[in-house]
Amino acid sequence: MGAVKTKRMPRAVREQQMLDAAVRTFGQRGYMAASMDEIAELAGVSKPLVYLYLNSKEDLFTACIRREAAALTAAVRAGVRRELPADRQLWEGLGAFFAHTSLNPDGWSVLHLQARTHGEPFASEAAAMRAEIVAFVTQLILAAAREAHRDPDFPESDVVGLAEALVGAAEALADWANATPGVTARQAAATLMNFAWSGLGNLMDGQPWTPPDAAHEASG
Amino acid sequence: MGAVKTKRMPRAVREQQMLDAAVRTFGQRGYMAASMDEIAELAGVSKPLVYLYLNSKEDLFTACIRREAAALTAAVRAGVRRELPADRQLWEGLGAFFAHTSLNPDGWSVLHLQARTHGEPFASEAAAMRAEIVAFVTQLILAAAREAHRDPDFPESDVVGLAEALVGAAEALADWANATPGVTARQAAATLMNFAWSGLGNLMDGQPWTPPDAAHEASG
Amino acid sequence: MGAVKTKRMPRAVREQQMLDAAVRTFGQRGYMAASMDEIAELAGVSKPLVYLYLNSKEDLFTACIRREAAALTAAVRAGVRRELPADRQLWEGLGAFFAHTSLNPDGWSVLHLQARTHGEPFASEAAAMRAEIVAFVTQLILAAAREAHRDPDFPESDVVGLAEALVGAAEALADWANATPGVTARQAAATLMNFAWSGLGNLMDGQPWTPPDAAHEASG
Amino acid sequence: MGAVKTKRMPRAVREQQMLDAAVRTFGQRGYMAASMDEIAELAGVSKPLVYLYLNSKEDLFTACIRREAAALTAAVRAGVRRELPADRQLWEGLGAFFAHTSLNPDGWSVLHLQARTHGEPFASEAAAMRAEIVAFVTQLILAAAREAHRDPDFPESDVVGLAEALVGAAEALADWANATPGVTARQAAATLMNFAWSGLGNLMDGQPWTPPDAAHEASG
DNA sequence: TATGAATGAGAGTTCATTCAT
DNA sequence: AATGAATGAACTCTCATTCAT
Repeated sequence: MGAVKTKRMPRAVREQQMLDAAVRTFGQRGYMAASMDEIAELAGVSKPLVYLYLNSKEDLFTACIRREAAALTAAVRAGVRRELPADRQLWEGLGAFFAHTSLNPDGWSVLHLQARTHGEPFASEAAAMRAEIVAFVTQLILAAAREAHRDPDFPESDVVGLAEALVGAAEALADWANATPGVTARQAAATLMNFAWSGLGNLMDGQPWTPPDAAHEASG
Repeated sequence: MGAVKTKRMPRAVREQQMLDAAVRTFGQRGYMAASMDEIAELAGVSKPLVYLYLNSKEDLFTACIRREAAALTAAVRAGVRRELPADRQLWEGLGAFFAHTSLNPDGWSVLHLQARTHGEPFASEAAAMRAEIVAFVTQLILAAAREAHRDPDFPESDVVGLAEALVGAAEALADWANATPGVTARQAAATLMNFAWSGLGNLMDGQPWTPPDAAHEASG
Repeated sequence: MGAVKTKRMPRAVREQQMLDAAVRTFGQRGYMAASMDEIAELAGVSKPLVYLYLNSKEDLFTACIRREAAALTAAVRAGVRRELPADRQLWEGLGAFFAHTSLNPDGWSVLHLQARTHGEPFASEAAAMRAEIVAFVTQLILAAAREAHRDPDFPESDVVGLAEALVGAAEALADWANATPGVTARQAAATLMNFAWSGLGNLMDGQPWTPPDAAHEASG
Repeated sequence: MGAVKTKRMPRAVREQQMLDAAVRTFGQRGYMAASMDEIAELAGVSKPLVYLYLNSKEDLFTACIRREAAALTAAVRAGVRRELPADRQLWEGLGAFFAHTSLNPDGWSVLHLQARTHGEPFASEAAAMRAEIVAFVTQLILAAAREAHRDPDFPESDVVGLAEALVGAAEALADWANATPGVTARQAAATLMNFAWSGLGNLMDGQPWTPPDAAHEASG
């Protein structure tokens, strides 16, 4: 079951093996249901060695979150060419995002499900990474407005709401693509671009969807 | 701390007290970290009574999920007038959704976080409710197409992707609204309508955002 | 080995059984070497019940210290008639002390050895009891001075030193009597009265302090 | 924190460094709470080297006890001039004893607390040293009797009891002096001489044993 | 002479669950 | 309808100790 027992590895290598095993176990079993015993066995080492190197279950989980968060943001960053127009940047970023989450489902589960579900200090770690992405998307939206020669008349706090919505949609589609056979990363990205850009495009043109006002609603 | 100890209640009432306590505890502590001891104390009864009525921790959690799922879908359904046009239905549904999640944060946490995080059989329970909502949204999108006298030329599976994205965006905005003071349910709904409908509106008009083809991309 | 398994005892009774087992185990094995498993088995219950009632190893040990300290000081107090002259009070107190320590060697080990050896919060608990005894002895010495119509010309802090010495001598003789077959509590008390009251200098002059014989005591 | 890492020391030197670290750690943490890790780090060497030289935790602790016992008895012996009368020998011995224990609190804790608390084979090691001191005191008492031209009419076993009491008093005063700021070794010795030699009875009559003043002592 | 890498064994603690009334 | 008494099983974490170099 576990990894082949290769003896006497240098510490740095062993640590990565342990993190690999931990991400897999946390991602599949969940943080609380994962036992240090199982992680150690999957890593091919004894439990005390895990504690010697990673200190505690909390620290181990935190290390997993950080590693996976760094890997995800790095993948997105590496996939985006900043010299392109905003919509092209978003397209590339989404493609990189869906590609990464589909290749690293356990890491994605750690970041998106486990870290957010089990309170502090984990939630904050995951929230930090998410905030980074939301900020990036926010900048893209503002850039798109500039490119369309529009000084957006809505306040930046509204833009954050839009970015939150877009990121949330991406997260949901990542789960959906992972769970639905036959949906590729590219298709997920295309669906989300259709949904988000055609919508945002209209917004940029100053034609938001208008809510019915309350008075009208009451009489309607 | 816990409920006042009132003795000899009829079973149905006691069960609701227990479910109240359980939803609160599961929502705040998480499924695994919540202890039957704490739930029983918060419900104001002894532990054996919880087992007598709800059978096991799994069954108790499942009962929570079902109750909260039913409550959420009922709230949304009750908030929507089916005779209205699709966009107005969506607006009303989102308003009801955000109102409910902001008034029931523990129930929302149970459904959106806890149930999805702790494997079977809970994930399926939550997925069933979510599928219902996604189906409703899918129907709304198709209805909107018909209202615009468009026979959508994209397959229904694509529509499901759009619905998934919309629902994901709604979930994220619910979390965001709950976590951000000063964001009301109505504002969240307006933000999402802007994002989703202006976008979907464009789609309905046959003007999707077009991905650059790969050959072109390599040369660009 | 362990106590007979008597089932379904009221909590108060079980707690005493647990404390009995704990004092015995801590006294013989030492605080750290004693395992909760062993204590539970000796008490005839399962480990979780020990934790349910006594909370933790620390709390259990603290409870032992308190119980044994209370028992020891109560025994000494009960053995002393306050209306007697100081030397007679000391004689009675020492008799009661040595009798108690010889009948409760495990409790004495807990108080004198284990509690002092394993840091806070245990040391303070034991020190509190010891301070009480030192204070009692200090009062006896001052009373003796008054009885001899002497206003002692040395400061009270010096008296505390003398009391410390006397208590230390008593502690050592308790260990010695417990370890040396054939040395009774009464003999230990007589030795210490000789040492402490008459003083070695007087002993050399052939004037030992004379214990009142038992017959006389009964009538007095 | 730990010792400076100087490499390639001769074995004898390294062993002393280890024993220094071990005495300090055992004295402060206690035998069981002290970890070989901490001792090795404090000694500035790796754990396997400690095992290579000292063999096991038990052997290491035994070596500590022996070294500290030898140091204490040597200090007392070196402080006593055998040609003096018995009371002066006692005075000098106590002075040396209190001086040593106050300068070596960790060693004293190892001998007086730790070694006695953790069973065999440690208790026996400490008991051997203590027996030596008790024997020395016993001889002093008998010598005092001879000097007073008294053939003590009580059996030698009684004398042993007196010696035990005196040693116990000294031990307690050593702890007391270490724990009470402002009490010097000389004061502790004076208090004990008063207590032990003149006797409380004599003290009441205003005839304390008088320590020879320092000037006289230097010339004598 | 000296150490980085590694572990078997066991500790304290917690929890879902049941029995007897 | 309701509970005080009780536990099997599992968990995180630590430590003395050894191997291979």
